[in-house]
Amino acid sequence: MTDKCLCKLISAEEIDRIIGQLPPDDTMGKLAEFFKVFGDPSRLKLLYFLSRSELCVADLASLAKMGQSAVSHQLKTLRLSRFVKTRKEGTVVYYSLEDMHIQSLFDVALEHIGEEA
Amino acid sequence: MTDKCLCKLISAEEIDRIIGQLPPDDTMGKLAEFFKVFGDPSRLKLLYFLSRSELCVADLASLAKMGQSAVSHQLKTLRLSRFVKTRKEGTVVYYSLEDMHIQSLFDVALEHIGEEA
DNA sequence: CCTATGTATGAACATACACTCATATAGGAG
DNA sequence: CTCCTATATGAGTGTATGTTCATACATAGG
Repeated sequence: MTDKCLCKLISAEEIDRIIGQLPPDDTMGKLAEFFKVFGDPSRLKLLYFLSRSELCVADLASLAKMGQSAVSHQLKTLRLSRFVKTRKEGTVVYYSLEDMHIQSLFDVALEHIGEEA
Repeated sequence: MTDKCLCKLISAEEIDRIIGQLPPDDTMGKLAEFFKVFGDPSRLKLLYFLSRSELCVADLASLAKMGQSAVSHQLKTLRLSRFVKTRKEGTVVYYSLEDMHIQSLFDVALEHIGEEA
């Protein structure tokens, strides 16, 4: 009922090979955390805007039509994941992208959903 | 308090340019749905195993150390997102990857988290 | 100092989601 | 048909997460 089958279209050695090559368990966890950051429309919008220009929190809130607090919370997530960096000028905090891979990720995703933009 | 600032380090025309280039709103939603699928360690493991070999549900459950029902639920998600396809042979259902971009996504992600595997 | 503005943070709430359990469906064997 | 196995599905539950609201923190100006 649970896992008695092991149909094993693949051989036992193949099973071993697959399990052996399995990345350490916490790598999958980190990978999931990575993708989870992109799994929210608000964060995607913020990243999109930042891919066009360095922007302060209020500007991002205005562009994304979100509350200041919501933006700040999401920016914290993006900061902790090392996707954005900050530059402070008086009381204003300017955010910009820190990771250059983001665009290529978007390209692959857009191709999959069939909306080459 | 909310969006009175508009510091506009960027010019008004720049604002227009950015907003004008914003992909249609539901595109961001679809993008988020796309990445959300990868935002779970269990689904990542299943995709990893399937990247090595075509496998049936019971085999996947055994390899990923998950219950049969949990695997089936997650496979449904992967099916609906068009990341895997099925082949039926008697009562056994074999799953395999349908999207070839997955590996490149993993590569970018691994590079970001600094664990080139 | 005191006030105003920009940003960050914590609590509360609502929703989303991943799992388990029980059960339904499908197909092969007898 | 009846039983058994493989998979799918629905309800229920606990946890995670995104937003709002209120408030704290930081800095510039008077």
